[in-house]
Amino acid sequence: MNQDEALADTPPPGATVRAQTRHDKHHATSLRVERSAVSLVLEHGFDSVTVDMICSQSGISQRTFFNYFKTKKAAIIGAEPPTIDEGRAREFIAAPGDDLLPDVLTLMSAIGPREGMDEQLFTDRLRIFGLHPELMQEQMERMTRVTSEITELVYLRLGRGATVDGENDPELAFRHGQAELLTHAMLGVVRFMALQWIPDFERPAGAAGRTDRAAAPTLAESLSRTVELLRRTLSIPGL
Amino acid sequence: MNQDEALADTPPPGATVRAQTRHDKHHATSLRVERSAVSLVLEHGFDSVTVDMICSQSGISQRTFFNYFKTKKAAIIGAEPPTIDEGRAREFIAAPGDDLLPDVLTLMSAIGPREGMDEQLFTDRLRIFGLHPELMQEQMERMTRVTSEITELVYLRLGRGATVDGENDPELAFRHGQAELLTHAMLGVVRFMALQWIPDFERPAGAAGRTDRAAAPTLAESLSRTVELLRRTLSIPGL
DNA sequence: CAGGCAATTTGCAGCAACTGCAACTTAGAG
DNA sequence: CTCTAAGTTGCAGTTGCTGCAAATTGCCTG
Repeated sequence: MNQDEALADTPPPGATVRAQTRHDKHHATSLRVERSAVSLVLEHGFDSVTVDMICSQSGISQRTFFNYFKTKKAAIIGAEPPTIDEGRAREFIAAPGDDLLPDVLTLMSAIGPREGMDEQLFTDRLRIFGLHPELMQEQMERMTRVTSEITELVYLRLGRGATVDGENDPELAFRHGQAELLTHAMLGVVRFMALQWIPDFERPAGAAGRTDRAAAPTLAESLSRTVELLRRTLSIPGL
Repeated sequence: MNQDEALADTPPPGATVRAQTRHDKHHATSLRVERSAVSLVLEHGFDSVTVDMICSQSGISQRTFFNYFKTKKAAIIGAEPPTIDEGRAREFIAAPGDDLLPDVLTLMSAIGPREGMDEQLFTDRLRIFGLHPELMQEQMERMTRVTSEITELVYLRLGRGATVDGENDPELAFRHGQAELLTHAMLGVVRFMALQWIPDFERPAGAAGRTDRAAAPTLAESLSRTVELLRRTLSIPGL
Protein backbone atom coordinates (compact mmCIF):
# COMPACT_ATOMS: atom_id res chain seq x y z
CA MET A 1 0.00 0.00 0.00
CA ASN A 2 0.96 3.60 -0.53
CA GLN A 3 2.88 2.69 -3.62
CA ASP A 4 3.26 6.27 -4.62
CA GLU A 5 5.48 7.11 -1.72
CA ALA A 6 7.40 3.90 -2.07
CA LEU A 7 8.39 4.85 -5.59
CA ALA A 8 8.92 8.44 -4.69
CA ASP A 9 11.87 7.81 -2.41
CA THR A 10 13.62 5.84 -5.13
CA PRO A 11 14.58 8.61 -7.53
CA PRO A 12 16.47 7.75 -10.71
CA PRO A 13 20.25 7.61 -10.33
CA GLY A 14 20.62 10.67 -12.51
CA ALA A 15 20.08 12.85 -9.46
CA THR A 16 17.57 15.66 -9.83
CA VAL A 17 18.50 16.42 -13.40
CA ARG A 18 15.55 14.63 -14.98
CA ALA A 19 12.81 16.99 -13.96
CA GLN A 20 9.78 15.19 -15.30
CA THR A 21 9.72 11.50 -14.61
CA ARG A 22 6.61 9.67 -15.67
CA HIS A 23 5.37 9.38 -12.15
CA ASP A 24 5.90 13.02 -11.30
CA LYS A 25 4.06 14.07 -14.37
CA HIS A 26 1.06 12.04 -13.46
CA HIS A 27 1.03 13.55 -10.00
CA ALA A 28 1.39 17.04 -11.37
CA THR A 29 -1.46 16.63 -13.81
CA SER A 30 -3.65 15.16 -11.15
CA LEU A 31 -3.03 18.13 -8.92
CA ARG A 32 -3.67 20.53 -11.74
CA VAL A 33 -7.03 18.91 -12.44
CA GLU A 34 -7.99 19.03 -8.78
CA ARG A 35 -7.16 22.69 -8.59
CA SER A 36 -9.14 23.48 -11.71
CA ALA A 37 -12.11 21.55 -10.44
CA VAL A 38 -12.11 23.16 -7.02
CA SER A 39 -11.68 26.70 -8.27
CA LEU A 40 -14.35 26.28 -10.92
CA VAL A 41 -16.83 24.86 -8.46
CA LEU A 42 -16.15 27.67 -6.03
CA GLU A 43 -16.81 30.15 -8.80
CA HIS A 44 -19.87 28.68 -10.50
CA GLY A 45 -21.27 26.01 -8.21
CA PHE A 46 -21.20 22.25 -8.60
CA ASP A 47 -24.01 21.82 -11.08
CA SER A 48 -22.90 24.60 -13.38
CA VAL A 49 -19.42 23.19 -13.78
CA THR A 50 -19.13 20.60 -16.52
CA VAL A 51 -16.37 18.08 -16.83
CA ASP A 52 -15.43 19.67 -20.12
CA MET A 53 -14.76 22.96 -18.37
CA ILE A 54 -12.41 21.30 -15.95
CA CYS A 55 -10.69 19.53 -18.80
CA SER A 56 -10.05 22.56 -20.93
CA GLN A 57 -8.79 24.49 -17.93
CA SER A 58 -6.46 21.62 -17.12
CA GLY A 59 -5.31 21.04 -20.67
CA ILE A 60 -6.39 17.44 -20.94
CA SER A 61 -9.07 15.63 -22.86
CA GLN A 62 -12.29 14.50 -21.26
CA ARG A 63 -11.33 10.90 -21.75
CA THR A 64 -8.11 11.44 -19.86
CA PHE A 65 -10.01 13.12 -17.09
CA PHE A 66 -11.92 9.93 -16.49
CA ASN A 67 -8.68 8.01 -16.54
CA TYR A 68 -7.53 10.09 -13.60
CA PHE A 69 -10.75 10.27 -11.63
CA LYS A 70 -13.64 7.90 -11.58
CA THR A 71 -16.25 10.62 -11.28
CA LYS A 72 -16.58 14.38 -11.36
CA LYS A 73 -17.09 14.43 -7.61
CA ALA A 74 -13.90 12.46 -7.08
CA ALA A 75 -11.90 15.10 -8.89
CA ILE A 76 -13.24 17.81 -6.62
CA ILE A 77 -12.65 15.89 -3.44
CA GLY A 78 -9.20 14.89 -4.57
CA ALA A 79 -7.07 11.83 -5.11
CA GLU A 80 -7.86 8.89 -2.93
CA PRO A 81 -5.56 8.87 0.09
CA PRO A 82 -3.85 5.57 0.78
CA THR A 83 -5.05 3.12 3.35
CA ILE A 84 -4.13 3.45 6.97
CA ASP A 85 -0.46 3.79 7.66
CA GLU A 86 1.08 0.68 9.15
CA GLY A 87 3.12 2.55 11.71
CA ARG A 88 0.15 4.60 12.77
CA ALA A 89 -1.80 1.40 13.28
CA ARG A 90 0.85 -0.03 15.59
CA GLU A 91 1.03 3.17 17.56
CA PHE A 92 -2.70 3.12 17.96
CA ILE A 93 -2.83 -0.39 19.30
CA ALA A 94 -0.02 0.14 21.76
CA ALA A 95 -0.90 3.64 22.95
CA PRO A 96 -1.62 4.31 26.64
CA GLY A 97 -5.02 2.99 27.55
CA ASP A 98 -6.99 5.93 28.83
CA ASP A 99 -7.29 7.86 25.61
CA LEU A 100 -9.18 5.58 23.31
CA LEU A 101 -11.67 8.11 22.02
CA PRO A 102 -9.23 10.80 20.92
CA ASP A 103 -6.99 8.14 19.45
CA VAL A 104 -9.77 6.76 17.30
CA LEU A 105 -10.69 10.22 16.13
CA THR A 106 -7.09 10.95 15.25
CA LEU A 107 -6.88 7.75 13.28
CA MET A 108 -9.98 8.59 11.32
CA SER A 109 -8.95 12.15 10.64
CA ALA A 110 -5.84 10.80 8.96
CA ILE A 111 -8.03 9.42 6.19
CA GLY A 112 -9.26 12.81 5.18
CA PRO A 113 -7.05 15.79 4.50
CA ARG A 114 -3.39 15.05 4.83
CA GLU A 115 -0.78 16.94 6.76
CA GLY A 116 1.54 18.28 4.11
CA MET A 117 -1.22 19.12 1.69
CA ASP A 118 -1.71 22.30 -0.25
CA GLU A 119 -3.16 24.82 2.18
CA GLN A 120 -5.17 26.81 -0.31
CA LEU A 121 -6.66 23.71 -1.89
CA PHE A 122 -7.54 22.40 1.52
CA THR A 123 -9.49 25.39 2.77
CA ASP A 124 -11.15 25.75 -0.60
CA ARG A 125 -12.43 22.21 -0.31
CA LEU A 126 -13.75 22.98 3.12
CA ARG A 127 -15.68 25.89 1.72
CA ILE A 128 -17.08 23.66 -1.00
CA PHE A 129 -18.22 21.17 1.60
CA GLY A 130 -20.11 23.92 3.32
CA LEU A 131 -21.73 24.98 0.07
CA HIS A 132 -22.49 21.51 -1.28
CA PRO A 133 -23.53 18.93 1.32
CA GLU A 134 -23.55 16.25 -1.34
CA LEU A 135 -19.80 16.49 -1.64
CA MET A 136 -19.34 16.39 2.10
CA GLN A 137 -21.44 13.28 1.92
CA GLU A 138 -19.08 11.80 -0.64
CA GLN A 139 -16.12 12.52 1.60
CA MET A 140 -17.81 10.81 4.52
CA GLU A 141 -18.63 7.84 2.35
CA ARG A 142 -14.96 7.57 1.50
CA MET A 143 -14.22 7.38 5.19
CA THR A 144 -16.77 4.70 5.84
CA ARG A 145 -14.90 2.52 3.39
CA VAL A 146 -12.16 1.97 5.94
CA THR A 147 -14.60 1.24 8.72
CA SER A 148 -13.70 -2.41 8.84
CA GLU A 149 -9.98 -1.69 9.12
CA ILE A 150 -10.47 0.70 11.98
CA THR A 151 -12.83 -1.72 13.65
CA GLU A 152 -10.12 -4.35 13.56
CA LEU A 153 -7.65 -2.00 15.22
CA VAL A 154 -10.11 -0.99 17.90
CA TYR A 155 -10.83 -4.65 18.49
CA LEU A 156 -7.18 -5.40 19.01
CA ARG A 157 -6.75 -2.48 21.33
CA LEU A 158 -9.77 -3.41 23.38
CA GLY A 159 -8.45 -6.92 23.86
CA ARG A 160 -4.81 -6.25 24.51
CA GLY A 161 -5.09 -6.47 28.28
CA ALA A 162 -6.89 -9.78 28.29
CA THR A 163 -5.20 -13.07 28.99
CA VAL A 164 -4.99 -15.03 25.79
CA ASP A 165 -6.09 -18.39 27.12
CA GLY A 166 -8.71 -17.18 29.54
CA GLU A 167 -11.20 -16.18 26.91
CA ASN A 168 -13.70 -18.00 24.79
CA ASP A 169 -15.45 -17.31 21.54
CA PRO A 170 -18.52 -15.52 22.84
CA GLU A 171 -16.38 -13.04 24.70
CA LEU A 172 -14.30 -12.33 21.62
CA ALA A 173 -17.38 -11.92 19.48
CA PHE A 174 -18.84 -9.57 22.05
CA ARG A 175 -15.73 -7.49 22.06
CA HIS A 176 -15.75 -7.37 18.30
CA GLY A 177 -19.27 -6.09 18.44
CA GLN A 178 -18.13 -3.41 20.83
CA ALA A 179 -15.35 -2.42 18.47
CA GLU A 180 -17.73 -2.24 15.55
CA LEU A 181 -20.26 -0.18 17.44
CA LEU A 182 -17.63 2.14 18.78
CA THR A 183 -16.16 2.68 15.33
CA HIS A 184 -19.47 3.59 13.78
CA ALA A 185 -20.34 5.93 16.59
CA MET A 186 -16.97 7.63 16.33
CA LEU A 187 -17.51 8.04 12.63
CA GLY A 188 -20.57 10.02 13.50
CA VAL A 189 -18.47 12.11 15.84
CA VAL A 190 -16.01 12.75 13.04
CA ARG A 191 -18.85 14.08 10.98
CA PHE A 192 -19.78 16.38 13.81
CA MET A 193 -16.20 17.55 14.04
CA ALA A 194 -16.02 18.19 10.33
CA LEU A 195 -19.16 20.28 10.45
CA GLN A 196 -17.76 22.43 13.24
CA TRP A 197 -14.76 22.91 11.06
CA ILE A 198 -16.40 24.23 7.96
CA PRO A 199 -16.07 28.01 7.73
CA ASP A 200 -18.90 30.50 7.60
CA PHE A 201 -21.51 29.65 5.05
CA GLU A 202 -22.25 33.23 4.16
CA ARG A 203 -19.77 34.50 1.62
CA PRO A 204 -19.65 38.17 0.60
CA ALA A 205 -18.88 38.67 -3.08
CA GLY A 206 -15.93 40.86 -2.21
CA ALA A 207 -12.49 39.53 -1.48
CA ALA A 208 -12.01 36.08 -2.87
CA GLY A 209 -8.71 35.56 -1.07
CA ARG A 210 -9.04 34.56 2.54
CA THR A 211 -7.98 37.53 4.58
CA ASP A 212 -9.64 37.03 7.94
CA ARG A 213 -8.02 34.39 10.04
CA ALA A 214 -10.79 34.50 12.61
CA ALA A 215 -12.10 30.97 13.03
CA ALA A 216 -9.73 28.36 11.66
CA PRO A 217 -8.92 25.93 14.45
CA THR A 218 -6.26 23.38 13.74
CA LEU A 219 -7.09 19.74 13.62
CA ALA A 220 -5.62 19.21 17.07
CA GLU A 221 -7.60 22.03 18.64
CA SER A 222 -10.85 20.98 17.08
CA LEU A 223 -10.17 17.42 18.14
CA SER A 224 -9.43 18.14 21.76
CA ARG A 225 -12.46 20.37 22.03
CA THR A 226 -14.63 17.64 20.58
CA VAL A 227 -13.23 15.05 22.95
CA GLU A 228 -13.84 17.31 25.89
CA LEU A 229 -17.43 17.83 24.82
CA LEU A 230 -17.84 14.13 24.22
CA ARG A 231 -16.53 13.20 27.67
CA ARG A 232 -18.79 15.66 29.41
CA THR A 233 -21.70 14.44 27.36
CA LEU A 234 -21.12 10.81 28.16
CA SER A 235 -21.16 11.61 31.83
CA ILE A 236 -24.72 12.88 31.72
CA PRO A 237 -26.53 10.98 34.46
CA GLY A 238 -29.73 9.86 32.78
CA LEU A 239 -28.18 8.91 29.49
CA MET B 1 -46.27 17.78 7.96
CA ASN B 2 -47.36 14.32 7.03
CA GLN B 3 -49.88 15.70 4.66
CA ASP B 4 -50.55 12.32 3.13
CA GLU B 5 -52.03 10.95 6.28
CA ALA B 6 -53.90 14.13 6.99
CA LEU B 7 -55.71 13.85 3.69
CA ALA B 8 -56.12 10.12 3.98
CA ASP B 9 -58.43 10.33 6.96
CA THR B 10 -60.67 12.76 5.14
CA PRO B 11 -62.28 10.51 2.56
CA PRO B 12 -64.80 11.98 0.08
CA PRO B 13 -68.39 12.14 1.36
CA GLY B 14 -69.45 9.52 -1.19
CA ALA B 15 -68.27 6.82 1.18
CA THR B 16 -66.00 4.17 -0.34
CA VAL B 17 -67.83 4.04 -3.63
CA ARG B 18 -65.33 6.10 -5.55
CA ALA B 19 -62.52 3.65 -5.78
CA GLN B 20 -59.85 5.71 -7.44
CA THR B 21 -59.51 9.17 -6.08
CA ARG B 22 -56.74 11.23 -7.58
CA HIS B 23 -54.64 10.95 -4.51
CA ASP B 24 -55.04 7.21 -4.19
CA LYS B 25 -54.08 6.74 -7.79
CA HIS B 26 -50.88 8.62 -7.31
CA HIS B 27 -50.05 6.51 -4.30
CA ALA B 28 -50.84 3.32 -6.14
CA THR B 29 -48.68 4.19 -9.11
CA SER B 30 -45.85 5.20 -6.84
CA LEU B 31 -45.99 1.88 -5.09
CA ARG B 32 -46.16 0.01 -8.37
CA VAL B 33 -43.03 1.77 -9.57
CA GLU B 34 -41.20 1.02 -6.34
CA ARG B 35 -42.07 -2.62 -6.60
CA SER B 36 -40.96 -2.83 -10.20
CA ALA B 37 -37.70 -1.12 -9.39
CA VAL B 38 -36.93 -3.32 -6.40
CA SER B 39 -37.75 -6.58 -8.10
CA LEU B 40 -35.80 -5.67 -11.21
CA VAL B 41 -32.74 -4.66 -9.23
CA LEU B 42 -32.89 -7.86 -7.24
CA GLU B 43 -33.01 -9.81 -10.47
CA HIS B 44 -30.42 -8.02 -12.58
CA GLY B 45 -28.42 -5.79 -10.28
CA PHE B 46 -28.48 -2.02 -9.98
CA ASP B 47 -26.32 -1.12 -12.96
CA SER B 48 -28.07 -3.46 -15.36
CA VAL B 49 -31.49 -2.04 -14.64
CA THR B 50 -32.38 0.98 -16.72
CA VAL B 51 -35.04 3.49 -15.91
CA ASP B 52 -36.81 2.49 -19.10
CA MET B 53 -37.13 -1.07 -17.84
CA ILE B 54 -38.76 0.11 -14.66
CA CYS B 55 -41.07 2.33 -16.65
CA SER B 56 -42.32 -0.29 -19.05
CA GLN B 57 -42.86 -2.72 -16.21
CA SER B 58 -44.82 -0.08 -14.36
CA GLY B 59 -46.78 1.11 -17.35
CA ILE B 60 -45.69 4.72 -17.24
CA SER B 61 -43.51 6.88 -19.40
CA GLN B 62 -39.97 7.75 -18.48
CA ARG B 63 -40.92 11.35 -18.10
CA THR B 64 -43.59 10.46 -15.59
CA PHE B 65 -41.09 8.34 -13.73
CA PHE B 66 -39.00 11.40 -13.08
CA ASN B 67 -42.09 13.25 -11.98
CA TYR B 68 -42.55 10.68 -9.27
CA PHE B 69 -38.94 10.19 -8.22
CA LYS B 70 -36.05 12.54 -8.47
CA THR B 71 -33.55 9.83 -9.31
CA LYS B 72 -33.37 6.15 -10.12
CA LYS B 73 -31.96 5.46 -6.67
CA ALA B 74 -34.85 7.26 -5.04
CA ALA B 75 -37.33 4.95 -6.73
CA ILE B 76 -35.56 1.91 -5.37
CA ILE B 77 -35.29 3.23 -1.85
CA GLY B 78 -38.89 4.35 -1.93
CA ALA B 79 -40.96 7.43 -1.43
CA GLU B 80 -39.59 9.98 0.95
CA PRO B 81 -41.13 9.42 4.37
CA PRO B 82 -42.55 12.53 5.95
CA THR B 83 -40.72 14.52 8.53
CA ILE B 84 -40.80 13.57 12.16
CA ASP B 85 -44.26 13.04 13.56
CA GLU B 86 -45.38 15.81 15.85
CA GLY B 87 -46.81 13.50 18.47
CA ARG B 88 -43.70 11.39 18.46
CA ALA B 89 -41.64 14.48 19.01
CA ARG B 90 -43.65 15.46 22.09
CA GLU B 91 -43.45 11.98 23.49
CA PHE B 92 -39.73 12.03 23.01
CA ILE B 93 -39.22 15.27 24.85
CA ALA B 94 -41.42 14.27 27.76
CA ALA B 95 -40.34 10.64 28.12
CA PRO B 96 -38.83 9.39 31.39
CA GLY B 97 -35.30 10.59 31.72
CA ASP B 98 -33.15 7.53 32.02
CA ASP B 99 -33.61 6.17 28.52
CA LEU B 100 -32.26 8.83 26.27
CA LEU B 101 -30.17 6.61 24.04
CA PRO B 102 -32.85 4.09 23.09
CA ASP B 103 -35.32 6.90 22.62
CA VAL B 104 -33.07 8.68 20.17
CA LEU B 105 -32.50 5.48 18.26
CA THR B 106 -36.22 4.84 18.09
CA LEU B 107 -36.82 8.31 16.81
CA MET B 108 -34.24 7.86 14.08
CA SER B 109 -35.48 4.45 13.07
CA ALA B 110 -38.86 5.96 12.39
CA ILE B 111 -37.32 7.84 9.47
CA GLY B 112 -36.41 4.69 7.66
CA PRO B 113 -38.79 1.80 7.05
CA ARG B 114 -42.25 2.47 8.36
CA GLU B 115 -44.37 0.29 10.56
CA GLY B 116 -47.29 -0.64 8.38
CA MET B 117 -45.24 -1.04 5.26
CA ASP B 118 -45.31 -3.84 2.77
CA GLU B 119 -43.38 -6.70 4.30
CA GLN B 120 -42.06 -8.21 1.09
CA LEU B 121 -40.94 -4.86 -0.26
CA PHE B 122 -39.24 -4.15 3.01
CA THR B 123 -37.11 -7.28 3.19
CA ASP B 124 -36.33 -7.01 -0.50
CA ARG B 125 -34.94 -3.57 0.10
CA LEU B 126 -32.80 -4.88 2.92
CA ARG B 127 -31.37 -7.46 0.57
CA ILE B 128 -30.64 -4.78 -1.97
CA PHE B 129 -28.83 -2.75 0.65
CA GLY B 130 -26.65 -5.73 1.35
CA LEU B 131 -25.88 -6.18 -2.32
CA HIS B 132 -25.38 -2.52 -3.18
CA PRO B 133 -23.69 -0.42 -0.49
CA GLU B 134 -24.23 2.69 -2.59
CA LEU B 135 -27.95 2.43 -2.00
CA MET B 136 -27.49 1.89 1.71
CA GLN B 137 -25.41 5.01 1.57
CA GLU B 138 -28.27 6.86 -0.05
CA GLN B 139 -30.62 5.73 2.68
CA MET B 140 -28.25 6.94 5.37
CA GLU B 141 -27.89 10.23 3.60
CA ARG B 142 -31.63 10.60 3.70
CA MET B 143 -31.49 10.14 7.44
CA THR B 144 -28.80 12.73 7.92
CA ARG B 145 -31.14 15.26 6.37
CA VAL B 146 -33.21 15.31 9.54
CA THR B 147 -30.18 15.64 11.75
CA SER B 148 -30.96 19.18 12.68
CA GLU B 149 -34.53 18.37 13.68
CA ILE B 150 -33.47 15.56 15.92
CA THR B 151 -30.73 17.70 17.36
CA GLU B 152 -33.33 20.24 18.33
CA LEU B 153 -35.42 17.62 20.09
CA VAL B 154 -32.44 16.24 21.95
CA TYR B 155 -31.54 19.75 22.95
CA LEU B 156 -34.97 20.34 24.40
CA ARG B 157 -34.91 17.07 26.25
CA LEU B 158 -31.49 17.72 27.69
CA GLY B 159 -32.59 21.06 29.02
CA ARG B 160 -36.02 20.23 30.32
CA GLY B 161 -34.92 19.85 33.93
CA ALA B 162 -33.13 23.17 34.10
CA THR B 163 -34.58 26.25 35.68
CA VAL B 164 -35.44 28.73 33.00
CA ASP B 165 -33.99 31.83 34.58
CA GLY B 166 -30.91 30.28 36.11
CA GLU B 167 -29.07 29.79 32.87
CA ASN B 168 -27.07 31.96 30.58
CA ASP B 169 -26.08 31.84 26.96
CA PRO B 170 -22.82 29.90 27.22
CA GLU B 171 -24.58 27.12 29.08
CA LEU B 172 -27.28 26.88 26.45
CA ALA B 173 -24.77 26.87 23.65
CA PHE B 174 -22.83 24.16 25.38
CA ARG B 175 -25.92 22.05 25.73
CA HIS B 176 -26.73 22.57 22.10
CA GLY B 177 -23.28 21.32 21.23
CA GLN B 178 -23.94 18.28 23.34
CA ALA B 179 -27.19 17.63 21.55
CA GLU B 180 -25.52 17.97 18.18
CA LEU B 181 -22.68 15.68 19.06
CA LEU B 182 -25.00 13.12 20.56
CA THR B 183 -27.21 13.13 17.50
CA HIS B 184 -24.36 12.56 15.11
CA ALA B 185 -22.92 9.78 17.22
CA MET B 186 -26.29 8.10 17.46
CA LEU B 187 -26.63 8.33 13.72
CA GLY B 188 -23.48 6.28 13.52
CA VAL B 189 -25.02 3.79 15.89
CA VAL B 190 -28.07 3.58 13.65
CA ARG B 191 -25.80 2.68 10.80
CA PHE B 192 -24.28 -0.05 12.92
CA MET B 193 -27.73 -1.32 13.76
CA ALA B 194 -28.75 -1.33 10.13
CA LEU B 195 -25.69 -3.32 9.18
CA GLN B 196 -26.45 -5.98 11.76
CA TRP B 197 -29.83 -6.16 10.22
CA ILE B 198 -28.90 -6.72 6.63
CA PRO B 199 -28.59 -10.36 5.63
CA ASP B 200 -25.62 -11.77 3.75
CA PHE B 201 -23.65 -8.60 3.76
CA GLU B 202 -20.23 -9.46 2.49
CA ARG B 203 -17.99 -8.56 5.36
CA PRO B 204 -14.61 -9.77 6.56
CA ALA B 205 -14.91 -13.17 8.15
CA GLY B 206 -15.39 -13.06 11.87
CA ALA B 207 -17.14 -9.73 11.89
CA ALA B 208 -20.28 -9.41 13.93
CA GLY B 209 -23.37 -9.90 11.89
CA ARG B 210 -25.78 -12.55 10.88
CA THR B 211 -24.54 -15.13 8.46
CA ASP B 212 -27.10 -17.72 9.34
CA ARG B 213 -30.42 -17.98 7.64
CA ALA B 214 -32.43 -17.18 10.72
CA ALA B 215 -35.24 -14.69 10.40
CA ALA B 216 -34.31 -11.07 10.79
CA PRO B 217 -34.88 -9.75 14.30
CA THR B 218 -37.60 -7.21 14.74
CA LEU B 219 -36.75 -3.57 15.07
CA ALA B 220 -37.41 -3.67 18.80
CA GLU B 221 -35.16 -6.66 19.39
CA SER B 222 -32.35 -5.29 17.34
CA LEU B 223 -32.71 -1.99 19.10
CA SER B 224 -32.61 -3.31 22.63
CA ARG B 225 -29.64 -5.48 21.81
CA THR B 226 -27.81 -2.50 20.39
CA VAL B 227 -28.60 -0.38 23.41
CA GLU B 228 -27.37 -3.09 25.72
CA LEU B 229 -24.13 -3.36 23.78
CA LEU B 230 -23.80 0.39 23.74
CA ARG B 231 -24.27 0.72 27.49
CA ARG B 232 -21.72 -1.95 28.25
CA THR B 233 -19.33 -0.34 25.82
CA LEU B 234 -19.65 3.09 27.33
CA SER B 235 -18.78 1.69 30.72
CA ILE B 236 -15.38 0.54 29.57
CA PRO B 237 -12.97 2.00 32.14
CA GLY B 238 -10.20 3.44 29.99
CA LEU B 239 -12.43 4.87 27.33
C1' DC C 1 21.51 6.96 -30.83
C1' DA C 2 18.09 3.92 -32.97
C1' DG C 3 14.52 0.84 -32.22
C1' DG C 4 10.94 -1.09 -29.81
C1' DC C 5 7.92 -2.10 -26.01
C1' DA C 6 4.53 -0.63 -22.88
C1' DA C 7 2.06 2.93 -20.71
C1' DT C 8 -0.69 7.08 -21.50
C1' DT C 9 -3.42 10.00 -24.04
C1' DT C 10 -6.94 10.95 -27.15
C1' DG C 11 -10.93 10.93 -30.42
C1' DC C 12 -15.05 8.87 -31.36
C1' DA C 13 -19.19 6.55 -30.91
C1' DG C 14 -22.59 5.44 -27.83
C1' DC C 15 -25.48 4.56 -23.60
C1' DA C 16 -28.14 6.09 -19.78
C1' DA C 17 -29.67 9.50 -16.38
C1' DC C 18 -32.04 13.53 -16.16
C1' DT C 19 -34.46 18.24 -17.57
C1' DG C 20 -37.35 21.82 -19.88
C1' DC C 21 -41.02 22.59 -22.84
C1' DA C 22 -45.23 22.22 -25.05
C1' DA C 23 -49.02 19.42 -26.20
C1' DC C 24 -52.29 16.31 -24.62
C1' DT C 25 -55.44 13.68 -21.35
C1' DT C 26 -58.05 13.24 -17.37
C1' DA C 27 -60.05 14.02 -12.79
C1' DG C 28 -63.01 16.73 -10.18
C1' DA C 29 -65.32 21.15 -9.02
C1' DG C 30 -69.16 24.03 -10.23
C1' DC D 1 -72.05 18.56 -18.63
C1' DT D 2 -68.34 21.75 -18.99
C1' DC D 3 -64.39 23.90 -17.81
C1' DT D 4 -60.15 24.29 -15.43
C1' DA D 5 -56.29 22.68 -13.34
C1' DA D 6 -53.55 18.74 -12.35
C1' DG D 7 -51.26 15.09 -14.13
C1' DT D 8 -49.11 12.61 -18.17
C1' DT D 9 -46.51 12.14 -22.20
C1' DG D 10 -43.29 12.77 -26.25
C1' DC D 11 -39.38 15.04 -27.79
C1' DA D 12 -35.20 17.14 -28.04
C1' DG D 13 -31.21 18.26 -25.73
C1' DT D 14 -27.45 18.24 -22.07
C1' DT D 15 -24.26 15.84 -19.25
C1' DG D 16 -21.76 12.14 -16.96
C1' DC D 17 -19.43 8.24 -18.10
C1' DT D 18 -17.50 3.89 -20.79
C1' DG D 19 -15.37 0.86 -24.42
C1' DC D 20 -12.50 0.59 -28.19
C1' DA D 21 -8.85 1.35 -31.21
C1' DA D 22 -5.56 4.51 -32.96
C1' DA D 23 -2.04 7.83 -31.94
C1' DT D 24 1.44 9.51 -28.92
C1' DT D 25 4.94 9.43 -25.49
C1' DG D 26 8.16 7.96 -22.02
C1' DC D 27 11.64 4.71 -21.05
C1' DC D 28 14.71 0.80 -21.58
C1' DT D 29 17.90 -2.02 -24.25
C1' DG D 30 21.13 -3.03 -27.70
